[in-house]
Order: sequence, then structure tokens, then C-alpha cells
Amino acid sequence: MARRSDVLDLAVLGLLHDSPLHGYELRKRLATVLGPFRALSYGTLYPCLKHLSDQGWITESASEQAATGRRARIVYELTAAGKEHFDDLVDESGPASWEDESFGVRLAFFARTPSEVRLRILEGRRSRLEERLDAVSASVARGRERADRYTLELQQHGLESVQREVRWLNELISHERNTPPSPSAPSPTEAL
Amino acid sequence: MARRSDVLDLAVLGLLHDSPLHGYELRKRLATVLGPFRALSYGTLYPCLKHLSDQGWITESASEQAATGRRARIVYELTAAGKEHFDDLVDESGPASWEDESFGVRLAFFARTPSEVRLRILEGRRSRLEERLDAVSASVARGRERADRYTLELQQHGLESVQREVRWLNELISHERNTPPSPSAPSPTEAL
DNA sequence: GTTAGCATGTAAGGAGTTACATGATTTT
DNA sequence: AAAATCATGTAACTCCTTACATGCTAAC
Repeated sequence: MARRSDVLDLAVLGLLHDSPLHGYELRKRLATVLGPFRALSYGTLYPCLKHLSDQGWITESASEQAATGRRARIVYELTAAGKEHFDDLVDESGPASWEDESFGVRLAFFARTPSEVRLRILEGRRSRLEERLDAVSASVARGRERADRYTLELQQHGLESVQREVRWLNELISHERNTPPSPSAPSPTEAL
Repeated sequence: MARRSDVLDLAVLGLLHDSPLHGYELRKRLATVLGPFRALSYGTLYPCLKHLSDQGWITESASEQAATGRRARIVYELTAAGKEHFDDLVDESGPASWEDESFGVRLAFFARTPSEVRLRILEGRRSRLEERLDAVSASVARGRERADRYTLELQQHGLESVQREVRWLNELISHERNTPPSPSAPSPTEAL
């Protein structure tokens, strides 16, 4: 029954939350959410949309394009059940949510994520990165004999990248702590 | 016949270039080369070793462990044909060599890579990253209306990470240009 | 004595890409 | 008139992970 990645489901549902879209446009917007790198292929996107439709989370419908004589596009729209499922996904804050593959997507929908969940994800991410720092240090210590200039450069650059992300997370976390949680749901138009 | 990833072949051959190793130890060292993140599973490593052995690039042999009463380990060793194949792989400088998946591995073996190839890979990598910067700028420009605080933070952090890598590459490139190519092969113990 | 680390493998499956197939519309 | 971009999909394949299967040795 093809259990597919929750991350992609979340990304698609989250984008359709704002407005109905057709596949082609969805793919472009996914690039923003998934990171401008790693563009998703149609071979992944369309089967995913089919799946979401089968689950009753989105509906497919052919658009009539008023003025323009464009090809009829298939427009996907979030259902009520889809909104509920999105909320369920967004409420999760387990280890999977702070790994590389999902952390970016989770952050992209933070405006619709409860404040406590946001904090747990940010802190989980930070301790994940700190584990990596330890692993790199250990690795550097072990292989310091056979490392040449280039290997050292690579390790050094990797280390600094992780340290930068930790500092960034620290800022996000302290901002999260200093902003008292809004009584009910956080406003989607929360100011910078 | 299971065409497998050149990147992994390169990484394994490169590590065995230094000294014969058994699978378990190889896997740990691969972590250094492939990035301390993304550790490789045995389900990938052992079939890969089998493949390299079938191609005649490495040999498998049971080690007798002198003193210790350890379990007999299978030690893999590079053959002459394997060294040739490694050199062929290392001479490549096509677009594949500067993508995310392979760039780190290529850099890890720069000490055994000809100087012109090193330069082509570094410059290829840099222009790849500059394409990304353009893509991000375009994406930011397109979506600046619907972006909330978190999406902006994410894009900003991503942008700065790429810019940092470009600056790092600039340093590596200028160092590469200012260091006259050694007459023959570069010394493997090249000083920092 | 039991947990952690050492050590080698296989089978099944997941998540995705590439290549293919098709055709309309817009820009150069 | 050609090339780029819009638009939707499928089939085959790739690379890798997870879970399983097995057993030894070192440390707590």
C-alpha cells in the first residue's frame, strides 16, 4: 500500500492550505519549502497527489480557465479532512521532525505550528547538531595522523557550518522563549 | 548488472589505497570521507565490496590474526587494476564531480588528484553554487508576499550558508593557483 | 551476566530519479 | 520556424535503508 514519506505529504498539504494549485505550480513552490536545491520530479509529485486524493485529503478538479485558452489544468484543493491531517502532522515533535530531511519543511510551516511544538523541534534539532559536533571531534581526533590538507579543510568547513547552525538555532530559540505564547492559535501574519 | 554509484566505488578504492582494511573498519572510515553524517549501512557496503571484487579491483582474503583470538576478518586489498580504475575515476572532472553527493568525496582525495582536475572541480562547484544563489534570489523575489518570519529565516540562513561555501572555495582556488603544479604527481604528504 | 562493540552478511522494501510519452502555448 | 516553458502522467530502475540472521569478545 505504498507507505509514503510524511515530509512530502506535509509539504503539499501545507502549500495547498494557502490556496488551491495545480501540479506544475505546486512543484515550483515546493522548491521554496524543500530548499531550492533538490527539486522534486513529477515522477514523485503526481503519485503523491494521487495518494493524497485517495486518502480524501485533497480533491482533484479540472479548472475552466475563463479568459485564456490554456490547457485544462487539474487543480488540487485541500478538504476538511486534509486540514485535520495537516494539523496532526504539524503537532508531531518526535526525533524525525528535526532530522535533515524534515527540519526545513517543519520550519517552513512554523507559523501554523503550536508554540510548544516549535520549541521542542528547535531544541531537538540543536541537540542533534551537538551530537554531530561530538562525532566530528572524535573523528578528527582519530584520524589526525593520516589527514592531508584537503581532508582537514573539509572537516573544518563542515564543523564551522554546523556551529553556525547551532548559533542560528540559539537565536530562534531565545526569540521563541521571549515571545509569550499567544493565548490561542498563533497569528498566521505574525510580524517579524 | 547492478550499475552502482561511482561515488561509493571511489570512496572505497581511495581508502583501500592507503592500506588493506576489513569491512567494519572501512565503514567507520567512510564516515570521515562521506561526511560524519550519513553513515553507510552494511546493506550497501558489503554488496559494494562484492561488486568491486567481481570487477577485479580488490581482493578478499581471510586474515590470520597473529596474537589476538579475534574472529577471522575478511581483509580487502586494492589490486593493480583497482589502482588504475581509481586513477581513472580521479581524473574525471565532469558536472557530476561537483554536485553535493560527490564533491566531498572528490575533495577528500584531492591529494591524489592532478592539479588541473582539482581546479576544474573547485571552479565547477563554485559556479554551481552561484546558480543556486540566483535561484534563491529569484525564489525570494517571487514569494516575498506570502513569506512569514520563519520562511524568511530559513531562506536567509540557506543563502548565507551558500555564500560561506563560495568564500571558502575562493580561498581554495586562489591557493590552488598560487601553488605551482608540482612537476609530476603531487606529493601525498603535501604540507598545510 | 549482560550490555556494548566487533564482525559479516541477506531479503525486502522505501523513496526517489530518469527516461519516456504526449501535446499545447509563448517567446525569440 | 524553433526553442522554451507550460502541463500531465507512467514504467523501469537505482540507490539505499531496515530488519533480520548469526555469533564472538570486551568491559562494566
